[in-house]
Amino acid sequence: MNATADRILDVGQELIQTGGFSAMSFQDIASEVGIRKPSIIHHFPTKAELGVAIIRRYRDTFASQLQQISKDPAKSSWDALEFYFSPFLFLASTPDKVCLCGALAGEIPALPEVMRVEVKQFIEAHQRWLEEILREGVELGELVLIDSPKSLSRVIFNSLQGSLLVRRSTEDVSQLKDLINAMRKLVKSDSSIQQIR
Amino acid sequence: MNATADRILDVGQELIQTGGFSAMSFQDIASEVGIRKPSIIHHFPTKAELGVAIIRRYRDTFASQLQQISKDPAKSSWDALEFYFSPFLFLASTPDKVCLCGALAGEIPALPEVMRVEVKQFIEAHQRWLEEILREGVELGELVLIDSPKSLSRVIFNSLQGSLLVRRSTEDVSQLKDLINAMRKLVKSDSSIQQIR
DNA sequence: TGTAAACTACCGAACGGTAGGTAGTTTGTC
DNA sequence: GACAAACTACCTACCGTTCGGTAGTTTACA
Repeated sequence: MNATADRILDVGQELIQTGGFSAMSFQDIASEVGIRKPSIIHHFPTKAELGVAIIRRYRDTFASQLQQISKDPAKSSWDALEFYFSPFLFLASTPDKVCLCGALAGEIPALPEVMRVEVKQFIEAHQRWLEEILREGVELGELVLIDSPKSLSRVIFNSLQGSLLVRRSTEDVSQLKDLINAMRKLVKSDSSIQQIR
Repeated sequence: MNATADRILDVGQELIQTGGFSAMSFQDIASEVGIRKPSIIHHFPTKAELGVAIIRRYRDTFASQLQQISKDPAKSSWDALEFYFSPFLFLASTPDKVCLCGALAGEIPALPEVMRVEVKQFIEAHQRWLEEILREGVELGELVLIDSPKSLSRVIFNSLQGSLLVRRSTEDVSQLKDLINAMRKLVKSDSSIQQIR
């Protein structure tokens, strides 16, 4: 139904992930979608509202996928963690793209206030979820951590974000995959490994 | 001597670290320094050249501090690592500022080509140096690592960069200090700690 | 069922503002 | 007098946004 609005969101998100929100212009989106600039404003009255719509759609999609896997009794904490890594592993094959929240976090000062609020909530949700996976894994005896769930969830989240950003300038494509492997070492499912206090 | 040029570089760097290169304008710098816009262009003909000058000055300063500490026989690898963390600990008390290379890495696609080259070299130098501290620490028996020097240096560098970026939106000021503590746990100077293979 | 009102999707043209950058001129100091 | 440093004035390009208007579809009601 809202085919045009969806395409605008698709193209907009792609442009944010490759070039950032500030660099994304209505003109760029219009050219890609095949309509004129004011037609975008018909669907999304301001650039800020378009930005908010893109974030909300992404977050909602992610949240529902999240729900699905955490409610599945056949999935372990390790599976959940691997699921958390999967979008980043996918990004590892698209050298010039970063994840949406990382791209937006990188230009927080230049963002309209409404978007800053949205980005903050988005990042906090990500961190909470990862922390919960780790905490539950420890409680169930499925995971052995090198550090506290809270501290380790920050390390993993921050290094994933940092890696995506840094990778774009170093053009070292293997770095992201290496990093995820390193993260797996910090979270052991093999309980024979000695835990560091 | 070049008092004005230096002030332009100072203000420019400050603006990049707080708002990014794209958001920084000649007008902003001029207002802060107390001169007119074309006077900046007199010292730095293009915005790209100003950007390159800022990066080069930062890198050269950092490199010489780096030389000093690594040549001092009284300093251990652990001291060198703490020195590496020190600028980040300083940034921990300035909530809206990120480090220069992180700010620039975040907007690589929007940067002029000459600056992209400079940023790439800057980041690679940082990573190489950190890796060298760790490698030397292991060889001297001063450090016990949770992972290989190369892999761990990436984890530390990426998570520091990511943390600065993320922190600006979450406004969680303690997160950076927590992270550095977590990093210290991944690199142990206490050899009684069991090393994970 | 006919028809007028309302709505949706889109368009061309233009506005106010800001960006980086240029040309030419004045000022201050060896 | 030479020259660097600073100035005023101006340019082009592009940004998000607004305006006025055009089709085509849907809705409301006599």
